[in-house]
Amino acid sequence: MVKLKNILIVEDDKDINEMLQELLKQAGYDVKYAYSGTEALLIHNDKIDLIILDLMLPGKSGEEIIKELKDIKDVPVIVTSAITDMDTKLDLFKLGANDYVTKPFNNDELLARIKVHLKNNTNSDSSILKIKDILLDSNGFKVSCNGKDINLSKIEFEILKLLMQNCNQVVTKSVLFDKVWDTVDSADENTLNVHISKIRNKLKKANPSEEYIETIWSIGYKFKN
Amino acid sequence: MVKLKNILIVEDDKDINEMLQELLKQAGYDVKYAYSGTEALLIHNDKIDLIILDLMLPGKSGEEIIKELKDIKDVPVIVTSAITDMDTKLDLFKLGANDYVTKPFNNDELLARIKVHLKNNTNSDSSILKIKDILLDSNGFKVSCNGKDINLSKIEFEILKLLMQNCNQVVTKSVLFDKVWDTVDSADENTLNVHISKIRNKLKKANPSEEYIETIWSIGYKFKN
DNA sequence: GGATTGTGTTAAGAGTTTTTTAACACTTTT
DNA sequence: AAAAGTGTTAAAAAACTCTTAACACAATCC
Repeated sequence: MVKLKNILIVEDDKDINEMLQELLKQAGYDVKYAYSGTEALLIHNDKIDLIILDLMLPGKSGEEIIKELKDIKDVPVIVTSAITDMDTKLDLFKLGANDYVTKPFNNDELLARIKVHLKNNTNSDSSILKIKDILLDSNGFKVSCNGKDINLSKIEFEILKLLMQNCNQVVTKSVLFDKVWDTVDSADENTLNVHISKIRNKLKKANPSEEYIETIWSIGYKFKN
Repeated sequence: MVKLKNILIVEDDKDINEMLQELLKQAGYDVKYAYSGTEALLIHNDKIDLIILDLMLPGKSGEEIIKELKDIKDVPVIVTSAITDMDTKLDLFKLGANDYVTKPFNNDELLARIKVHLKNNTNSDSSILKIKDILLDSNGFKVSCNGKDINLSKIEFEILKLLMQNCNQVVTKSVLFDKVWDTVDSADENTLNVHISKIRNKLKKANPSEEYIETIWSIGYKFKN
């Protein structure tokens, strides 16, 4: 089975967004789409190989969005815009844009440019989870919160990963025991409490104003978003 | 010592060619130049990292030249041209052009685009890794730290290379065992510790004031930058 | 050939970090 | 208010790592 490349379209104009969806599907890509930058940031958790980003977005500016997108994961970004101003263009390149296509653009040229940037991107898709201000990199075993790196032990890391993977869902204690502890005789109930406590402490140290892990009485824990 | 990136300028207009030479030298690149496609084919060798190709060349057509250049070595090619015709543009992309900039172009935009395409290419070719004050030459099996040559055994070399290739990311012990030891029955856990210890010693001897390899408990090691 | 040098592995003890346990205070539910 | 569950802390226990030293083996050099 061939894995299709995933392209995320970020475009507020409904007609253009739908046109692009159609164009890229025809060209054999898996397409995701968003109508705003904030929406895009949510979707970007998934496996995205390239982003087509329109500049004229309601809410956040294109500059902010490209910065945050690149922070999460370094995927190629092709900016499309009606703005021909050179300073804008150069700013975006500086922030990490990989290409800049002026609207109205030729569809085939866009496809050609997409191809170029997909080809160059050899990045093995590192599975990075991002919820709130927490970044968890499963491959690199790295966690940061509020921009600060935090050090988690292996068990703490596994617990947080599980909770984040099931964000907004309750992860039962038995699931946690099963997946975190390999041994048959699972650990004491209290052991889990201690680990949760330590994780909360470390997160609180990085960002005191936010609560991440919610206790679901007698059932388990939930990562709040 | 930092190795400069080599850019080959192919442009028949003397003024533009010289202007580009100056621009790119200023930007910190090593510059080679040709006034025709055939001349470019002679110059093009292993050391060229990117080509700026003008379309309006005497003799061979741009299409032919890009094909032959890419045959020699697949380096990124940025086409510059006064031609705005879309079919020409698409043809060139099809033949392997990585970007197409219409003349007259903005110098800073060209530099930005050069940066994009050089960045994408870094993974594959360069056999020399440089992080902090360590230079590791995969071809020559040579390592220097703080200006001093240091002698690593083959296994030590492979370990350090892996860590440097995945700089700032944790390299798990299982990855190390897989990639450093070919045999099915991988070495003892402790064997790895001993090798790491020896590498750390040799690096410390060359530069006592720096820490390079970080231990990630129960997971693996990480080269810190 | 025999000595020398260098490499790779194993073993052992010291050292470090993580995990668990236990105790007690606290919170929620009934 | 009692019962059940949770949070936090400190200390013991377990797991893991680091270093040193010893040994086997291979390559190199008189």
